[in-house]
Amino acid sequence: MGAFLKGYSAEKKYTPAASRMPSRSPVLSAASSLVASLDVSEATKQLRKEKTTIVQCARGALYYLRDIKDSEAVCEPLDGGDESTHTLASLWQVTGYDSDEDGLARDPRVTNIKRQRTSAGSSCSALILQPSSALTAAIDKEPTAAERMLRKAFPLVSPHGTAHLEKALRELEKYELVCQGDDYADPECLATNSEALQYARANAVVKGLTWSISASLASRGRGRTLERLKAEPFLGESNARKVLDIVETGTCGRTLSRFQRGEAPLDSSGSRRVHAHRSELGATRRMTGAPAKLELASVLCLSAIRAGELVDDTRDPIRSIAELRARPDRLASLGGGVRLQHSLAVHEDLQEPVPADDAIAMLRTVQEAVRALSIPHANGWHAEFVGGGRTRGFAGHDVDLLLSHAEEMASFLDGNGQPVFVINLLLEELVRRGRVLPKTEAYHNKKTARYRHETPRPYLSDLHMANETSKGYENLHHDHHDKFFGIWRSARTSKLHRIDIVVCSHPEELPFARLGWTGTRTLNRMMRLRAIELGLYLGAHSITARGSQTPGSTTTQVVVEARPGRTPVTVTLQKLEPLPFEYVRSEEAILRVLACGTDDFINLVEPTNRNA
DNA sequence: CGGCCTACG
DNA sequence: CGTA
DNA sequence: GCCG
Repeated sequence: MGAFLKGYSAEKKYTPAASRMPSRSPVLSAASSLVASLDVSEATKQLRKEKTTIVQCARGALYYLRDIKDSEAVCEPLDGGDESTHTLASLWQVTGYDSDEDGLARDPRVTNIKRQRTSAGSSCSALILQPSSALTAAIDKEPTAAERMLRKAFPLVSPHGTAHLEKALRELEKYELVCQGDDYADPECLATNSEALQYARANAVVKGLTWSISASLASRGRGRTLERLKAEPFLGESNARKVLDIVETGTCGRTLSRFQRGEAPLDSSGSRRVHAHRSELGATRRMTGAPAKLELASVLCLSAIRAGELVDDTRDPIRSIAELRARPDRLASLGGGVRLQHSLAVHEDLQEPVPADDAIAMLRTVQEAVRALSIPHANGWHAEFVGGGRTRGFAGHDVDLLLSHAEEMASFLDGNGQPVFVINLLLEELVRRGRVLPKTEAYHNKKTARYRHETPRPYLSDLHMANETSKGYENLHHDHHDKFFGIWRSARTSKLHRIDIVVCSHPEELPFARLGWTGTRTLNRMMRLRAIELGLYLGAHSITARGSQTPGSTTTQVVVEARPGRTPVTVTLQKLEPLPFEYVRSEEAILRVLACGTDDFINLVEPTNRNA
């Protein structure tokens, strides 16, 4: 399917990341002139003695020196990746050392180099002396796992043939989620979903790999490939082994194969994981029957918990959608009413991918309808694709739309001082036209902000900022974006499709709404994890100081600009104070804040690199 | 050894 | 408990 | 299970 987003990209035309990389700045040129080129006789001696030699190219990337032939050096990137050849003059020998990690760690030069922030394609050499300041202190740290992840790109199709592996990891994650009861449903027990989290992260790592696992297996064998995987963020012994099992055998006998047969998976010690890790809470969710649970939970309005109860019912188990359809009594006892009944009836239709023509018609119809409403500056409303439509370039089984306006909020006060929500008027119109199914017939889930006009932008008020409670920040509730989750009927084919509409609540929050609603879910979690590391909250509305970054200090320093050649900018925030929107007017700016003012995460500006 | 994303109805 |  |  083609990229139906063409012509609809809202923010700006994206240039390929590579073309935006800073070309050799004066600083970099000066650095390379300080670098002595590779001493061929010395390097050859090291190679002959089978000593490991590290070299660095003029752009700062580090490599193992593998061979010298035809006056060129064959190099393997330290952080994985395919071998490449470099002219000898372009390389500088960092060190020759025995193949033991301690030796590497003890070499002060290498430690220094490793500390350098190396964004893809641009980097500083180890020889550049950074000015000593609080700013560099914050920057001169070992990158965290989340940080390393966000430097990657996550294309829809990885160039290293990992489709089967990705599918297996996704399947494992889904089985874990459906058996354990879905993490978002249980915010008190996030930790108990560690397995699902592991698989989601492993999948993201695989999608972001810059080297081929199968090629590595062929050329270096299992042991060295395992080490390379373990050097990737979030992959340890356990998950690296599972990844290799899947690549080598097509499956993982301990987990995936057993899940697929409806059996409980085995843990690392070989024992059956009969229950999800909830025994300490008295819960007894079983890890058996995963495929049946997955099938039932895929029905709209049927959660993983309900699916689990149906499948695990000892007296009268329901093990498939077909069985549930044949049991109106059990259906009635679920209490879902007409919406669940409708979802079940049209379930197969709703799983079908939305054709590009229909996705575009949905966007056009929504935008035309909102502009035809009798509301202030109706013509300024804009609809764009978010979700999979934006990261993949084509729709999946649903279409996600974001509505925004450059001046207007998502609601306004009428003559009587009552709030009027754009989404309500829009949906009335779309239902009247027969495009959106009404709540009397089908799933039709609408959420509008309750407080927008009572306490406008509560997160900007002093009162709000003072409202810290024992368990997190209860009143960190933002005026949320109005939302609609429902069913669309195609005017062209009369087929039904899931549609999500989000109305950006305030114009300045648009970049946050775009970033959050574009996803992916895993990438959102990575970005939010990164924000936490910086003492910040990242939500769909703003970046806010958590207020506990440094003990004893009530403020949080945020580096919003640290690119070479620009004046560094650091912002000081009070506890729970949002970062002023003037610093975050685009997704790129948000990503830059998460990268401490650098362009380290610039790969992710392109939405099609966000398929994590 | 504590934390694991965040937000809403 | 449900939705993203 | 992995990370800081």
